[in-house]
Amino acid sequence: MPMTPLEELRHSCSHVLATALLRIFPDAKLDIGPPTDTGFYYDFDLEHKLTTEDLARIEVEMKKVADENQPFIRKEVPRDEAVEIIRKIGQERYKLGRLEDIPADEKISFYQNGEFIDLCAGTHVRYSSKLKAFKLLSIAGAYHRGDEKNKQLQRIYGTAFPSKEELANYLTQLEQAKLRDHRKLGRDLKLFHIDEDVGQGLILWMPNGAVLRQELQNFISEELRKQGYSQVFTPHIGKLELYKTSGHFPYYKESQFSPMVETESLAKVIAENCSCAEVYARLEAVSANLRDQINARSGREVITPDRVRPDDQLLDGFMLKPMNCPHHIKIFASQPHSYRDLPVRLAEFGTVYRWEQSGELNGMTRVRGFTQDDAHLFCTEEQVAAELLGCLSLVKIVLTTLGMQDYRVRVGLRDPDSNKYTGDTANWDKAESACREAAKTLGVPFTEEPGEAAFYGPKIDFVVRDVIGREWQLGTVQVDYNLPIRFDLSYIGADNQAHRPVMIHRAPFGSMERFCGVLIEHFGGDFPAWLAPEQIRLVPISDKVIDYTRTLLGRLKADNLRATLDEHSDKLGAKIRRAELDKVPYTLVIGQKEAEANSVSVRSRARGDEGVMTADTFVAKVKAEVASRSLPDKKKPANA
RNA sequence: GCCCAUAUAGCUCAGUCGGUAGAGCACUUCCUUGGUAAGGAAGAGGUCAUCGGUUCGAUUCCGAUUAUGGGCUCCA
Repeated sequence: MPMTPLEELRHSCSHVLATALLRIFPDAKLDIGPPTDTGFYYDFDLEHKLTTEDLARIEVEMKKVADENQPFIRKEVPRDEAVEIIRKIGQERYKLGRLEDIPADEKISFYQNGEFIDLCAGTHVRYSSKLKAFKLLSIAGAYHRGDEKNKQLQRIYGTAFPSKEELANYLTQLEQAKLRDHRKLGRDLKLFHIDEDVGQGLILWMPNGAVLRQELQNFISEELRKQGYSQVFTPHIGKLELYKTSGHFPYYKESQFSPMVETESLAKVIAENCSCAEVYARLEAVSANLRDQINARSGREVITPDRVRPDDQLLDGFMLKPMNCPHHIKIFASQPHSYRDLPVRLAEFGTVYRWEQSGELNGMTRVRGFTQDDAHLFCTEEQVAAELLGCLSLVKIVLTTLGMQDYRVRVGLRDPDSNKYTGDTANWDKAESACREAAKTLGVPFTEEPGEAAFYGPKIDFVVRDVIGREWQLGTVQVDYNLPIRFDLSYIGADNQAHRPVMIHRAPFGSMERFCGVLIEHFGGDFPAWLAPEQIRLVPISDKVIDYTRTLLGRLKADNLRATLDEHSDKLGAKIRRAELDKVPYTLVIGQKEAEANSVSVRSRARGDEGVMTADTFVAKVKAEVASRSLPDKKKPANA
């Protein structure tokens, strides 16, 4: 498979990196060095812990290698000779394993540049002097073969471009991206805070952030009403047995907060001198009754006998909910349903808690407690296709309204070779084709990915690409045949028989936290007026007009607009600057002229000075803009 | 969880070769009353992340912990 010219360039850079590295650290044992979407890396095993100073040294050496204008020479060899070469250069540790990966019918090739030779399928640039614009960026740890059971190697990341200008542009772009990082903007704009004493991965929404979130919730809620959803509220915890029934406990226990054990039960196991292992075994155990029920409903042995304990040895407790489905299911199951009632669509901004590994937490985008804009639809099999369309249109409305047009759609299907999936084949075929057909209606490219389905059904994910090219899974729609069985859900059909409903799980935002994090970066903090925590900043030119300004402030608030008054005794320029830095969409400059004419001088953050208009005109304009949820115009380049 | 790095005022960062710290912005007060991105002055603000060790003495050196950042692994 030939590489693109850019990949070739970057791949050659990894070889030059390895060349330079071996000159400085001859002991390094090389693994692999492929190109990536944004650059290249090389993994290697080395006693010495690399520092940023080493990085600079290696980069200087790389420049030398480039200047030496070494040709990249391809050499195809038989397998036994390949082993010999690898032995000769002392790179047996990882390269022999990599050699074994090459299928017997494939050619084995090495590439040599100068004194460096590497097992490599290619391809490469002709001469190292082609590498004119590269930069080493960072040192990282990476497991050999991406498996955390293997040794962790050192990885050097770098990037390369055909020209110095393109490299400089890319580096500038990285700098720009840092400026819109939601963690920085979240602090600057007072949107959210994470406090060590509260706990990592737990978001404290500050007043400004709360406005953003509330507006998004209002927006979704409006759409949900239009689509016939019912709003529900459920608690943040549920009994362990609920999650044993759903199958989430203990199956996903490593990503859940520990259960809360009832005081009395705890006292009992303490009195019995139970070991920790025994306590946990009792938590995970189920009663014979529950086991029989679940196995009978599932039609196979999903809970094995070793998990069963006598009732008096079961340890009861509660769990912070890791998902909302069981609660919604219990609402559905609390009443008998006729086919005439379906679909039942239960929606909740439901907060869930998941024990994410500490190293993977990140600002708002990866957290331990988050609120899903969740809903569960209970419908007949015939209704699945239509309901899927409704869910997808909702996601599409969300993305369109917010101007997030750069996304792809992933249809997750079952892996035909695997038997981990529940439900019968006919249902799966129906659901998968419904997902596929639904995805087609979106009018955007989508990929079908076998093996990406959840074990309970196929799904459609929306993966949004952000300003610096990172991808985020936000909206998701999933079909579920599993939970209705495990909870023995039913409705009465036209034939007066009980039938099993199908569930659809869907969340157009995914989670409020992640979505807001991505949204902050998407807008760079420059929110459209309907989302801006502060929509209007009143800037009096002098104290003489303070009364008029205060009256105006009251009027704006009465009109349900979010406005504040800058009463600092700074000069106008300073106040304008402050409003700009606070990213307020509209700044109203008020002097004598305006006070006398009951008017305002409008400065739009997006469009600059818009001149004087009556207060009435301005209010009507902004209210219309907010009501229509318009996107802001492209901001003119900042001069600050 | 793993590898590496980092932690000094609300923010961005200096600094102390070991003798308890400084700037700019922000904040408070005063002067200034102005026309579209920084007017001036004064003041206040820090157990130098936490705990322990070495030392006459630790913010500085060492260790552990916690948190953060960049990766890896993971994400029902």
